[in-house]
Amino acid sequence: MNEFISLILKGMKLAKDLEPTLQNLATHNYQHMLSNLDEIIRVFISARERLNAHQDLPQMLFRELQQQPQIDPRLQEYWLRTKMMELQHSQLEAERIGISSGMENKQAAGGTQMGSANLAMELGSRDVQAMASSSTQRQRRRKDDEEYRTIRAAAPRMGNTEIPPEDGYTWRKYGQKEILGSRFPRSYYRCTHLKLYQCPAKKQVQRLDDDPYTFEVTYRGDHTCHMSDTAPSVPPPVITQEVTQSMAAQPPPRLQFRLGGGGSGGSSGSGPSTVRYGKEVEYLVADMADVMFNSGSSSSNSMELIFTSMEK
DNA sequence: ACAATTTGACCGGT
DNA sequence: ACCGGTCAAATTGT
Repeated sequence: MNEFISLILKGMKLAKDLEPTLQNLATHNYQHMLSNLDEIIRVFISARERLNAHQDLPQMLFRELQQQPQIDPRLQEYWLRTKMMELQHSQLEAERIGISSGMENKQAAGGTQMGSANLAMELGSRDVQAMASSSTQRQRRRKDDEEYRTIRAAAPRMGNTEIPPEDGYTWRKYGQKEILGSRFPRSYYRCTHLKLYQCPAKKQVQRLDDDPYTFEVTYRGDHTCHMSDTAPSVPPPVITQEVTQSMAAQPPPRLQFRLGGGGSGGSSGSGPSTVRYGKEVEYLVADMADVMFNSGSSSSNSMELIFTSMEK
C-alpha cells in the first residue's frame, strides 16, 4: 500500500509542478510538455495497476494476452496497460451513462485509437511499423525458456536525469556492464524485496544507441511481492473453506517468508540473534498491521488536503 | 548504523 | 577465450 500511495503522491506532485507552466503555455515548448504528461500518465497507470492487483482483472487480461500470440513480446506490457485503460474508461462511461451498449462501443473504439497513438509515440514509428508488419510469433526466446519481456520507454527528457522511467516497482541495482556493440552500458536491477519474499523479478535497462532518450527495459521473472492490499490477500492462519476454494479457483500471488535460517530460539525477547534482514522486517510488519487493521490513512481525501500536505 | 550504488572479480555458457 | 550476468567488497548516501 505504501508504494501505491507514494505513486499517487508522486503523480500529483508532477501534476502540481505542471501548474505554473499553464499560465504562459506559449513559452513552454511542446516536447517538454508532452514528456511531462507522459511521465504523469505512467505514474498513475502504475498506481492503478497496484490497486487492481488484488482483483482478477490482471489475470483476465493476462489470459487474453496469451490467446493473442501475434502480439510482439516487446509490446505486451503496453498492450496490457492500454487495455486496462480502455476497460476502466468504458467502466466509468457505463456507470455514468447507464449501460447503453452501442454508445459504449464507440467510446471503447475511441479509447483504442488513443491507446495506439500513445504507443506509437513511445515506441517511435519505425518500430511500430516493423512490429505491425511482422507477425512473427516468438513469444519466448533465449534458452531455458525463461520469459523475457522487453518494452521501450521514453526517458524523462527534462533537464534532469538519465534514470530509468518509473514502473511502479522498487528496484535495486546490482550490476552494470558494457555491452559489446552498444555505446551505453546495461544496468541490472532486481526487486528490492528479494530478501523478504522470494521475489525473483529482475530487469535490465539500456539506452538505445541511436536514441539516447529511449530506454529498452527487459523484465525477467514475475513479482511475488504484491503485499500491498486490502484484507483478502493475506490470509489469517486459520483458513475457512470458502477462502480455500476461492484461492484454489484463482491462486493469488503468494507471500513466502523464510525468516531466520534455523529457527533457533525464541525471538520474543528481542534477541539480537536474527539480524539477517535489517529494517525490512519492520516495514513488513508495519505493512501487515496496516493491512489487517487498516490503520493510518485518514478518510478525508480532498485534493487540497493532499496537495498542501505535500508542500515542503 | 543502515541502505543503496558502484565496480572489478568471478563464473557459466557458447 | 570471450561475453554477458551476478556477486560482493568498497564506497557513497540518508
